[in-house]
Amino acid sequence: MRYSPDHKEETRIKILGIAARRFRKEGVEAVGVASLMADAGLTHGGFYAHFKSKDDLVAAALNDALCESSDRILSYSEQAEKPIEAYIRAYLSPRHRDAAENGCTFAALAAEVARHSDPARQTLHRALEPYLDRIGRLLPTTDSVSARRQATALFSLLMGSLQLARLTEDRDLSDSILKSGVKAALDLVSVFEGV
Amino acid sequence: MRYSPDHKEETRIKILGIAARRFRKEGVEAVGVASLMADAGLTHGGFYAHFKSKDDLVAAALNDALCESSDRILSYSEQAEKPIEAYIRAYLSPRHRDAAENGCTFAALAAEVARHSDPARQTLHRALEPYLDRIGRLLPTTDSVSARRQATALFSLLMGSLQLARLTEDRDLSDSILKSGVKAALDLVSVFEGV
DNA sequence: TGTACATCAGTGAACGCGCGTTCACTGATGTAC
DNA sequence: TGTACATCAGTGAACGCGCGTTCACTGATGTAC
Repeated sequence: MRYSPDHKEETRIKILGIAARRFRKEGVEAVGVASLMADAGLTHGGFYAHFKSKDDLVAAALNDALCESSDRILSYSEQAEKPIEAYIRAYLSPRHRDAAENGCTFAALAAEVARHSDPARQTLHRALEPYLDRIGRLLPTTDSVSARRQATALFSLLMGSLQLARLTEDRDLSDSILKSGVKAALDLVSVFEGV
Repeated sequence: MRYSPDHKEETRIKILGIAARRFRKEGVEAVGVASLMADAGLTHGGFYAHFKSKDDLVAAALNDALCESSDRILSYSEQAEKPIEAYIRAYLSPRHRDAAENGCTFAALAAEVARHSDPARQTLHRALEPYLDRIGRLLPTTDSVSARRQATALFSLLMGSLQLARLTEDRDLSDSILKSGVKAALDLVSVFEGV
């Protein structure tokens, strides 16, 4: 079988995309190389033509997941009328709670990944500061040090709320956790605004 | 070898204690039955005299972990002059960040456990409401519905901050994440107080 | 134009390993006579 | 008091299984002559 010139690169991107989604949905440890390749319509042996090891894939896939999800949710919010409110409501929406595979990588994997000193952990923690700064720019605060501090706390609140909402099996209770999170997040932003 | 009448129960408690610590430190999936038994000075075969399965142990150990850690951190705070502030500062202390094995089970395992529909998930999510209510009672709020809502958001903020602090490899940055969390948590409590 | 060869993404059997689980066994002690 | 037997927490070999990883191979296509 001969393929188009960029066929191999396309396959790599396909594997990365599938991994980025499944790692967030099922956890990194729970997703095996063979099952990932089967999802891509391939056999497991070919994996090592694309990645040095599973660890290598994990780091690359998390990077993909981070870029894609933060870009989508943040660039959507940046165009809204009240950017920070739009971000808060999008982050703590039932939609985000129910679609971890496309959602925030920190909420899905921070705790698991923090336990290792992998390239994966490096990838995640290196992405954190730029992400927080981008949230900070949605805030009314002009001082960038304060903005960073506020963004950190705000994001912690959002991430924690999302995780608790995902833990709860009772749908109504889960929804109310999201609502509590939105309310408190907006309160927090008001405090930041000095209102 | 003949043992004292409650020897078996003591062994069970020993295994539970070790599991409760190691699951929080290393994650549930990462800790195997054989390694756990070795830690208890036993061989893996004896495990099934104490627990029906690993899942059975996980549920029991998480219950143990939840009771022990929430009791310790909350009852310490309840005796303090400003209970809610004491709780916030204890939760977001470098000590708590660095000792996940004795720390908050939700922060350590909520994301991993939420992915399964195990007894483990049941155990964790059933413990959530009583825990939040107990935090709520540290708040100045008298209305119990509001107290629950506020406690939920406050705890989300604390849990999220702790996880981000654990993710960060740079100690100074990690400390500053904890500080941002404390400040925002206290701000949030002020809002709750209507100050 | 026709044949021989090179390319190389993907295949699938095989590797050693650790997992959760089972089970026949051990051996120190208590009890029965 | 001495012997035979019951108890039962713990042992460790063995089970099937899936993991990450390796590697000789396939086979459709492009290139050289």
